Amino acid sequence: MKNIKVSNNVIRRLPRYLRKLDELQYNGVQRVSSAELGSYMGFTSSQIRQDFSHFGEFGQQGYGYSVGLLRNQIATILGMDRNHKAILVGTGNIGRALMDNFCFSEWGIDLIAAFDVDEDMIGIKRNGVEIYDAATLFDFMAGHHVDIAVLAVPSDVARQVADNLIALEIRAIWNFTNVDITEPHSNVIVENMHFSDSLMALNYYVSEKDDSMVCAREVGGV
Amino acid sequence: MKNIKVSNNVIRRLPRYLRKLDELQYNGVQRVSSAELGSYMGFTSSQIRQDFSHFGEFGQQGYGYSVGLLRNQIATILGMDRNHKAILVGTGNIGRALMDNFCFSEWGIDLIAAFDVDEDMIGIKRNGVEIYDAATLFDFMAGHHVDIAVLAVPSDVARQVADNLIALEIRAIWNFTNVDITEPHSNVIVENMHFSDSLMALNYYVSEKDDSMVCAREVGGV
DNA sequence: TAGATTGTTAATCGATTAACAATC
DNA sequence: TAGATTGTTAATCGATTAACAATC
Repeated sequence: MKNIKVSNNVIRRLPRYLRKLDELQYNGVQRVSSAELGSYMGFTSSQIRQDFSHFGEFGQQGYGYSVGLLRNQIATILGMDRNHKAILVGTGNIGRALMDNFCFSEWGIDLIAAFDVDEDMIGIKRNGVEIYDAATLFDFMAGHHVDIAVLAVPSDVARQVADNLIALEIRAIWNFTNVDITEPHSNVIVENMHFSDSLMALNYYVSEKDDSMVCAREVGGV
Repeated sequence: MKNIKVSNNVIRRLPRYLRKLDELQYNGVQRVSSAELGSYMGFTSSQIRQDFSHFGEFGQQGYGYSVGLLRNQIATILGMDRNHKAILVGTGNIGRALMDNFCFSEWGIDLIAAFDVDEDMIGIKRNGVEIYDAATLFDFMAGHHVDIAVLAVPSDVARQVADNLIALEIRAIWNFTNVDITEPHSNVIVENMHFSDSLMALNYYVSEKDDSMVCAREVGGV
């Protein structure tokens, strides 16, 4: 495996390749060429070969790629077989939605505990994961190896909870709050799920289309 | 406002500018230079000036940008004052989390209705939004102008529900399912909230750090 | 006015695409 | 073998950064 710092763009495409390859495998497809995969996904075949070549040689000249093999290679690159340990911090609506519906194990992640300050939640087990008192977070992290904290607390306490997690040397934060928790002085990995950013980008494109439709009308179009 | 097709990268930065400017305004900051804003956000001042210049001239030489004015300009660019109408399709955990906790109106979006097939949900009003029988979706869309569908149904029906929405000429889909619903033959705008893609990207970076730590140990580091 | 900072043009950097020898 | 398709190098394209005249 080469290692000359793979660009973020490439990394973001890997889960999409994985999803498409899973689908192909599910449909019984055995082999795929970069040209075929590209046409399915809207990429050029060049880009696909370039992307994969960052990590090794997974194909075979004249044949293409074995769907199953390639799928597994990408899963490995994404660390799905490493069983990183995650905890959920905050069991409000979004936290519960994740506990109940998001299959962490399907993605090779162990959700080993959840934490909340709400007395009514503490002690409950949801989907096999126990909810502990947030006050015991310090002890828990001292006694367990935790890689990832899923941050799903209310916005007003998000920064403080994030600071605590960073102080406890969490390795990564999957941030579901709409607060920016970038910490320049720590080397924690932060991955944001900013719902509002996504909605606003969508809204921009809808607005753009509003305008182009007005234009079309103005010049006598549909 | 210039209009030579602004790149997606620029559009994705706009909500982040908005968030930072809101924060500055909240803290009573009146003016900001591109250099200051850049240092806050980890961008170069050049990039910030380039980004804004796609949409107009919002600054003043020798002074910088008025925080409030710039914030409002960006909000306008993002279409926050257009009150686009949205409906929620699927009121499972994630749908309910959105209804209860995500303030659509704060982002200039009107959530006007929700739909589900579950008899137990139909007729209930959550946070001021009524849940209707999914069977009435066709009639509803005929009688109301709807811009955006928030898709939060189970994965196994996602594609079919998406197809129905597209057939009903929905303009945009905010997709919370982990299914790809890209429709090459329609010009619906699709914005994906693929939780698993985000988690896998995070997991890649955590895995990368695993390896660099092993390396460090191997060469006698920490 | 002098200093500061914009908006924009030019230079650089990086990512995508094209081309092709290697080879299955 | 001949045809197909990879992995990689070179060419192109686009995005970021630097530089600077314009001007508040």
